Amino acid sequence: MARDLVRLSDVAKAAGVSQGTASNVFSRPDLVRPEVRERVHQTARDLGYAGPDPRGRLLRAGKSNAIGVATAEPLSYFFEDPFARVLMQGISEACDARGAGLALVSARNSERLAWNIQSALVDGFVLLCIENGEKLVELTRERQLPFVALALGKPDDTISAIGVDDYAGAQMAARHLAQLGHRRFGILGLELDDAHEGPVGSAAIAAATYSTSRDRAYGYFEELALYGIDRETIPIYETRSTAESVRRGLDYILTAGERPTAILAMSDRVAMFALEILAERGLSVPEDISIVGFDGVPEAATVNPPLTTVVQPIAEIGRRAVKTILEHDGGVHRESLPLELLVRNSTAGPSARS
Amino acid sequence: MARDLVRLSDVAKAAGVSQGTASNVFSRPDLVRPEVRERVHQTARDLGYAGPDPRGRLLRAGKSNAIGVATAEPLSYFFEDPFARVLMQGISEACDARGAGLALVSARNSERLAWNIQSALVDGFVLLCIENGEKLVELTRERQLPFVALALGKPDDTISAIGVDDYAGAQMAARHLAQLGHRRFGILGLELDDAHEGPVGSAAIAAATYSTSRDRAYGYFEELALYGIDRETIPIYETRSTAESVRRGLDYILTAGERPTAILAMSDRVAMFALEILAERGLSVPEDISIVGFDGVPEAATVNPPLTTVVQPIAEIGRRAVKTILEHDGGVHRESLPLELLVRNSTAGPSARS
DNA sequence: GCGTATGCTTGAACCGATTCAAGCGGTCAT
DNA sequence: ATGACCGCTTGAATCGGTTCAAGCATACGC
Repeated sequence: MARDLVRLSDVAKAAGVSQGTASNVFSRPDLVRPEVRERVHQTARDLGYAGPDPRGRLLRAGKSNAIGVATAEPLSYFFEDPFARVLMQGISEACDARGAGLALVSARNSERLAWNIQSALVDGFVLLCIENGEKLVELTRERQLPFVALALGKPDDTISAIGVDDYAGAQMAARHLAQLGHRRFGILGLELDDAHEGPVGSAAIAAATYSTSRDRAYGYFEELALYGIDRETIPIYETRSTAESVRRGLDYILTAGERPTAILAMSDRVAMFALEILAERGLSVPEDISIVGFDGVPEAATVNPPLTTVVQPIAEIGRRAVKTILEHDGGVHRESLPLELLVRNSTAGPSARS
Repeated sequence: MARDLVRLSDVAKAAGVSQGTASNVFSRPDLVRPEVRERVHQTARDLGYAGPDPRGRLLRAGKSNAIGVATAEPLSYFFEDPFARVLMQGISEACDARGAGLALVSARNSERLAWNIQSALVDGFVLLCIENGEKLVELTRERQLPFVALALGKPDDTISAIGVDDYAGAQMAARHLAQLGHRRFGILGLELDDAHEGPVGSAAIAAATYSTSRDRAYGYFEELALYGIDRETIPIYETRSTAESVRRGLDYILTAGERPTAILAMSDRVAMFALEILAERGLSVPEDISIVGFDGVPEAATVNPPLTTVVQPIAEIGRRAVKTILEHDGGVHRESLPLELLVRNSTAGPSARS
C-alpha cells in the first residue's frame, strides 16, 4: 500500500534521535548505545520502515558494487549461446567470490543500447564484443567507468582487453591436420566485417574489421605454408554462424575445387553445424573428411563425433575480466591467455577413398 | 585519470546557464534553445563531462528501470541449469521488449543474500524459489518492492506467484503410463523438505514443506488410484537432484518390491540421470522400463531415448513474471499456467519380459 | 501603445541516505 | 579540583541530478 512513505529521517524524528544516529543504527550499529539502537529499531518496525534505501546510499557512497556485462546481442544471448554461458559462469563465479552484483546490459537497437549503457548502475563493464564491438567500446568509454573488452575486433592499445592468441591457436589446428597428412583444406570463417557472408579472398581478409577472424585465417595460412600449401588454393567462406549460412559455406568449400579432406572451422558453433550438414549428405567424419573447431565449448564434447578443437580458457577469461575491473582500477590492462588443442574424434588422416 | 570530477553543475557554471537548463540539455533537449543547447554540449565536451550520472537521476526519479532475479543458488546457476536458462530467456525477452534492465541477485550464504537483496538497485524482484524459498520471500518482502515468486514451496495467498498445476501435470503423467498398461510404479521425487533424502511414506509427503513435490505426488497417487493401484504399494524416494542421489533412489525403487515397469520422475533432470544409470545397468528404456519426466527442458528432447515428459511453459512463466512486476504494480497476482504431456520415446507398454 | 500569448530560463526544493567535525556529559588520573 | 579523555550524539554538508512554479523577454494582435 503506502509505498516508500517512510524514510530514515521519519524514523529518526519519531524515535527522537538525529538522522545521523538513525543512520548509524543501520549501517554501524556498534557506534550506537544498545538502548537507543533498540528504540530506533522498534520505531522503524512500528512505522514499517523498509530499511535504508539503496538509492540514497548509492549516491553518497558512489559505488554500486555491481559490474555490468554488455553486448550488442539481445539479452537472451547470455543464456543461449554456449560460449557466452561458459564465460558468464566464470564471471559470476568471480562476482560471487567478491560479493559483487551482476547486471546484464544489452539491446538490439543501438539507441537503446546507448541508453542502457549510460544508465546502468554499475562500477564497471565487461564488454562482449561479438558484433558491433567498436560501437560498444565507444559508448562505454563515454561513461568513464573502468571496462575491459573481450574478443575485441580491432586491437586498440588504449583500452583494457583480455583475449587469446588467435594466430597461434589457428596454427595448432592447421598443424594438427597437416601432420595427419591432409593437404587439401577448406575454411569456414567467421565474420570479417559486419553483415557480410560469402567466399572471400586474401584481400578481404587483410581488410577485415574483426581481428579475430583475420588472425585465425593468417594462423591457418602461415602454418599450412610450411607444408607447401598455397593460401590462394584454399577456399574460404565467411559464414554468419547460422545453420543456413554454414550450409552455403559447405556447398562452396566442397565444390570450389577438388574436394578438401579437412575443414578448418573458426568456431565450434560453425563446426557443429557443419557436422550435422555433412551427416545429412552422407559424408562421414572423420573418415571422409576431418574437421577442427575453435573455442572449446562444452557441447563440442558431446556431438557426434566429438569435436577436435582449439580450446579457449573461457571461464578463466571471465574471471580475469572481473578481477581486472575490480582491482586494476587505474590503467590499461591487456592480457592474452593460452590456447590448447584438444584432439577428439572429428579428425583423422585422409583415407584412401578421399 | 581525473575520475568523476566534473558534474552537471560544473558544466552549467562553465557554460553560464543554470543547472536546470543544463539538465534539460541532456534530458529534454527540445526545451532548450538550439544555440544554448549547443553551447552547453560544447562546454561539456571541453570539460570531459561523462553525461548525467545515473546515480543522481535514480535518486530523483525513484525508478532504476531494472528488475532483479533472485535465488538462493550461486550466481552461476542462471547459466548452468536447463530450467533456469529457459526461464531466463523468457525473462530477458520481456525485459528487452520493455527496455528494462536485468540484475542477477544471489549468494550462497544467507547473510550475503540478505545484503544483496537489500542493496539491489531494482524496481522489483522475480524470485526463483528452488531451495530456501521462504527465506527468500521473507527477505524480499522486507524490501517492500513488488515481487513475484516462481515455483514457491508453500502456497501463501498474500504474495504474488506464478506457477503450474503440479497436481494435474502429475495426473497426466500417471494416466499416460496407466493407459499404456503399467501397473507397477516407482517414484523418483524431489525435495519435500530442505536437506533430506531417502525413501518416504505418505506421512512425510503430507507434511512436506514444498508443495511442488507434494502436489506432484498426490497427482500421481490419485490418478493411479483410479486404476486400482494402492499408493502404499508404490515405492517413492526423495532425491536431491544429483546423479548419486538418483542412483540411490533407483536402487531403492527397483528392489523395494517386485520391479516396477514404469518410473515417475518429478523432474527431467532426475529422469535424465535415471536414464543414464538404467543404461549402465543394462536396462533398456522403454523396453524394460518406462520413464516419464517433468518440466520439459530442451535437453529432454536430445537424450537417448528422448524423454516423455510433462512440459511446463517455462519461458512463458518468465515473461509473465516480468509483466506482473512491471504492470500489476499494486496487488497480489496469482496465476497458474497449463501443463502438457509430451510423449516421446521413453515410454511404451510393459513388455512380456517385465 | 497596451495587453497577452509564447518560449526559454532560473532558482530552489527535493530525492534518501552517509559522514564527519564538533559538542556534550561523564569518568578517570593526578 | 582540574584537565584529559572517552563514548555517544548532533547538525550540517554532501552526493548528482530532476522538476516545477515563477520570471523574463520577445513577439504578436488590435
